[in-house]
Amino acid sequence: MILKSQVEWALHCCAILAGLPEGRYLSTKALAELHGLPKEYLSKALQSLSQAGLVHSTLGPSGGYRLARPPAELNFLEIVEAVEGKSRTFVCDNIRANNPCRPKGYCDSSPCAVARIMWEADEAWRQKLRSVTLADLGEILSRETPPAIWKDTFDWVLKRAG
Amino acid sequence: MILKSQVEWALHCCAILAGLPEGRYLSTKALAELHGLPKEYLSKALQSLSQAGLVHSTLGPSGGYRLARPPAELNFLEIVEAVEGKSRTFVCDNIRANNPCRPKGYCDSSPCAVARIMWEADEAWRQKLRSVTLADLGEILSRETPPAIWKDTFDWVLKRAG
DNA sequence: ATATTATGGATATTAAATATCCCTATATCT
DNA sequence: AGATATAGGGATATTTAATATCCATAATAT
Ligand code: SF4
Ligand code: SF4
Repeated sequence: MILKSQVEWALHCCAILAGLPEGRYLSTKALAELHGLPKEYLSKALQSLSQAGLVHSTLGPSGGYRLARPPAELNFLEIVEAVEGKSRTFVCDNIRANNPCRPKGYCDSSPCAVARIMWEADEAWRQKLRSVTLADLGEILSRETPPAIWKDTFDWVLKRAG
Repeated sequence: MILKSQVEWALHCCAILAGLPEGRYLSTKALAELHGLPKEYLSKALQSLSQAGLVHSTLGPSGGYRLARPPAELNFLEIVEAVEGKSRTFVCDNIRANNPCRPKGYCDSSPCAVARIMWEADEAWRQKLRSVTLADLGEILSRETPPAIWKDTFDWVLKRAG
């Protein structure tokens, strides 16, 4: 059970977009080049973000993406779910229904304990992701990234931002 | 990102084994029949449990599996990891290393913030699963399952236990 | 007008999950 | 001793999901 690589891509792209000045856009091409990713495929991830309403897009030359909201109001869970989907990691195939000791047509009113416990674990995972915003990430990154690289990257991005 | 169906199978099988009297064994055949599962494939899941040391097996007629430890000392995480593996759900492909603004040969000393945050969420998931034992599950199931079904299933299992 | 971009559909490629089959060693029963 | 039932493990097929590319279209800036 491994998350799609698009999750990592989306998170990094959002981290970059979070540093973009108000009103500027950054294209798929620039984001793909910056991260060394296949442009066409990365495009699908960005489209997922767009469909989820997390980023805003614009067409034409100097077009691209920007965040739809301030970084402090965009959390990890939203980004992860946008590309990975909202479905739970544990799917219940209801195998207990096959138990030959159960009367025919017997219908369990509620999901069984196994499923509920697994879903609670899922929820703990979600809760952690919900608690971290892009603003939090930006604060950590700016603290940990060597200033020279940080500045070079910022300049590189600005030069290509529409 | 969805867990293997073998996870559900393993959890249910362990729940049944937890109700088995001391020293008795239950075969793959019986467990497959009880849950309506493909015997050969379920066998792989049970072998994973065996390799992880969670269950003990014995050969020959009247052979099968029993828990290697008391239900109170066997938690969900151990069972899930036995069949699903211990690897984290977020794999870091280190795409930031492709950043053209980074000096050639520059090596990040530690995993970046994105990966660390995702791994913390994984750990929250694990911690929840670690906190629930088979004894906890048995207590819930015995409370929620209609007594008639509970007893029929117990009898059905005992009749087939070696 | 021309160039550049996001979007979405179609399709190919690769990897993983699911499932079955068969052989071997071991234990139980008669 | 011999027949039978079992776990274990290797090989392999089948199905599904992830990864990746390609192309046509509409919108936008210069
Ligand atoms: S007991 Fe729970 S987890 Fe198991 S099959 Fe039924 S609903 Fe699914
Ligand atoms: S920044 Fe973190 S998550 Fe992103 S590529 Fe680097 S290590 Fe992986």
